[in-house]
Amino acid sequence: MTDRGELKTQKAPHPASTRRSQAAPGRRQSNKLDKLNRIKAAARQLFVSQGFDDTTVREIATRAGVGLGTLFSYSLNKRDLLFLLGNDSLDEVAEKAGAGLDPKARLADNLRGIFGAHYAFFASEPVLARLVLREMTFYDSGAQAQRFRVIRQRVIDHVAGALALAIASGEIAGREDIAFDAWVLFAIYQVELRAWLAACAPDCAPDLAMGLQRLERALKVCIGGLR
Amino acid sequence: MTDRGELKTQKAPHPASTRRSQAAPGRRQSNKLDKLNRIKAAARQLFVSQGFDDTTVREIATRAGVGLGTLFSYSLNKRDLLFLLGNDSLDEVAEKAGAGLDPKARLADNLRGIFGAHYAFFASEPVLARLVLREMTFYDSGAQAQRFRVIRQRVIDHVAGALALAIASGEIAGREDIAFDAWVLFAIYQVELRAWLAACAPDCAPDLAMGLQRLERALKVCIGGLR
DNA sequence: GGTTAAACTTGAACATGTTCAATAATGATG
DNA sequence: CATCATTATTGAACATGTTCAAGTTTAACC
Repeated sequence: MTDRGELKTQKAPHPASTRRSQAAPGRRQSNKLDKLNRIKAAARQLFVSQGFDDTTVREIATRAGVGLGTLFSYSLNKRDLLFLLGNDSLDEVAEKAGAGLDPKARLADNLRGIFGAHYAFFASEPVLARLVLREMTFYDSGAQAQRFRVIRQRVIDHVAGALALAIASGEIAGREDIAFDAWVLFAIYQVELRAWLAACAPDCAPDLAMGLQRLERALKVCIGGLR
Repeated sequence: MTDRGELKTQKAPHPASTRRSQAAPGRRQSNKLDKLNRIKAAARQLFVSQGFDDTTVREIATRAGVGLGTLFSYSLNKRDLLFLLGNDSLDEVAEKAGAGLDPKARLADNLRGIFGAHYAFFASEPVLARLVLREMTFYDSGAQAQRFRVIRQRVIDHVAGALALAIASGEIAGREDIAFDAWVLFAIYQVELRAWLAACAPDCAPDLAMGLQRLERALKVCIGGLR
């Protein structure tokens, strides 16, 4: 199992002889896109309805209408397939969360905006969310794991942005290392999020308001300090 | 795979007819203990030398000198076997960490004592530590997962103890909910620990001093507050 | 010792993620 | 269109975690 985290095929259309290689959709490309979408849809439905462990790759392949082996030329392995779904959603959420920063808002409200967007997503797709969070926290190989790290860093940058705004508005004092402070706040968010999702049974929807309230309280401990 | 998290056998010696059931070692019990120890030793050696994924349960069984099926009457599954090893160590470490609390020490030093003991353990067995941390953070079923949660709570209680001492000595102001503050500090520890262990290649020993320094800095952000 | 029931052990059988050699589809070139 | 090289698809074969019905060992009781 010397997994080097790469997909085998996936080459650029053609190295030499690029006569009309500009915008020809081509049967090949559109077929591939179609298959990828079918695979994603099938995986999503099955993961959500049966859970990650109880869904077999054979089921996914059948429902997507592709051969078993084909799955593994679209994703490195079963877990990476889950990441693919999760990243698509997280990407959107992170984008939205960052766009909502308001220079006139208070720090706590901007943080609530960033983390709240994520909480809302996790609440709206609790099953998938739990799966993604569980599987993603530790596995670092594969294209999707890499993509996940990039998205996460963007969220941390948004937190740093919120801190910068709070400093600019005079709400908090100038800090030595905003990026580090953002990292600490993000750490609290991560652990709170996990605890929130783990708090209720695997298939019940978590209580968004209650979760956010607890998170806010935890963040305030850090913002206010213990002294 | 309707895993209910229980071992099948494992009954009390004998419900009825307890004539001399007080202190007879009995072939049965000592055999079982012996086997458990052989299994633990085999698993530890193999996990450390080859990693978790690349060690097969068949290898473990062979090296322990038991049948394949026997493994699964000593631990629910492969992962639980890893937890068994990890918990044995973590239990000791948590005990030691809690005993080191010093009423006359400053908060930062008491926290360094608690978390430092853990960092030292993770540094001394980096391979096993990484595995345990990776696998344990999310899996909640099985006897060992339960035991892990108990140990973790004990560590959080120690942090709360350190906070109580700091309040008693006047270092920090009285707080509304010490247990919650402890939880926040522990959250920072958790994320820092993971980042520290992930920072270097899978088989290199992490730098203890550097990790602790970063953790201390993160904790200080929270203790001091951002204002 | 002999009998019996409970507890323990075992590996063949099973389920499922993953690989890979063979096959088919595609599209560039003549 | 015919040919050919490249790329995509496929499922049989493999590897390995887990189960379980059958066999073995233990020890309580006579």
